[in-house]
Amino acid sequence: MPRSNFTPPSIDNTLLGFLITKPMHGYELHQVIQKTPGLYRVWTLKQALLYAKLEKLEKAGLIFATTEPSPTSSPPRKYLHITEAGKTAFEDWVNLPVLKSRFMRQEFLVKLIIVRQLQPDRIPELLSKQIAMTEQWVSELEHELDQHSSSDTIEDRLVSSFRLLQDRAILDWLHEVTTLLS
Amino acid sequence: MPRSNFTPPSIDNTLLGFLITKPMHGYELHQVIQKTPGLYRVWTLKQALLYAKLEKLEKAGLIFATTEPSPTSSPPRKYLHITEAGKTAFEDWVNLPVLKSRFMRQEFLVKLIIVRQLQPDRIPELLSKQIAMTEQWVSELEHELDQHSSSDTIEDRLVSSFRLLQDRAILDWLHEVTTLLS
DNA sequence: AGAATCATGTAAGGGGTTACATGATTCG
DNA sequence: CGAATCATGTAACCCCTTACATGATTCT
Repeated sequence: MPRSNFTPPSIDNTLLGFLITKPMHGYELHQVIQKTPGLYRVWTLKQALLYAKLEKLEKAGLIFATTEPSPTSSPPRKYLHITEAGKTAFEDWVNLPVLKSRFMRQEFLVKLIIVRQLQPDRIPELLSKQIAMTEQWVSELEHELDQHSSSDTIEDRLVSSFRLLQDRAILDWLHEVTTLLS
Repeated sequence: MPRSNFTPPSIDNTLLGFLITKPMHGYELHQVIQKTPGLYRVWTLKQALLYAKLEKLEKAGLIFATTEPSPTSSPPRKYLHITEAGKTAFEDWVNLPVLKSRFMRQEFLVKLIIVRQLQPDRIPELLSKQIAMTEQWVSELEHELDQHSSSDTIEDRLVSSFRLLQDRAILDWLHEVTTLLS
């Protein structure tokens, strides 16, 4: 089956989020993102990737560009502006809890850092949604492990219990974050 | 800095591991891997990737191929044989504990499943090495969180505590596995 | 005078996926 | 007779990284 709905990775949404606050050119965006506290612990934005992403976001209609001569007469600056579609895409990203596979790739950390930087009042809702989602993962895995049928191999159970412990750790951490940030 | 030592991903080593037991052709290898209990929970091997990987392993001198006419007169079978270099590469993979970044991508689960299938007597050593490594991650993070300097942001601390809880969960799980498999 | 900063990118490659091609054989 | 299995791949794409190109300006 093909992926039904393409969900752009967190990096795209980070770019969109920053462009909501104001239009910027690529170099500026890069600097701003590099300076965002904590983000470098999760990933660093490579400039080659930045420019590639911006092209794709433009083709996708999520941003558009206006060119202005640079004051230092370096190559002219390309200012990137967000479109309505771009704003919607970012909204969707913030509103939907992070999927498990992406959580493991630390996408929630990125989201937390970006949203705290740009729209801190939305943090509580973000946390409560993610907690609800994680509680569901935990209960599904508990159920899976409870009724381990005799057809299950030991390997299957090891995989399940690995995931259960991981998810419980996530849940603990989410509660810790909720306390810390309120 | 370039990556000093290229470490092939777990999929390459899975292929090598199975070829140590006996030479096989691609299709056969694919079936055997698909049938390995528990592995499908972590990843499934796509045949397009399989053939691409085999070419690369051959170019790297880790395997070599001999062609034999197929009994059904489908395209002739390419039997893949492991070389000494290939055996060494697999050994190295088994002997070195999984790095943290790869652990999160579940590489240890793959390793555990493959080694248990192919060389089960090596499981205890594999576990104890990984436990030692994980204990080190945990103590480094504890140290980091203990002396959180005033220059640290809240985001930095959230990232650290996320990782600490994850690593502690891994450690618990490794102990659980040790009990279960002995 | 040489190095860093400003600002745009290109090229090549590593990791992977999805979808399709080919042509014989065996199963229902 | 048509579908699944056998057995090899190709082509196009996605996500991301490393390394390099260019040409002006400002810092040391």
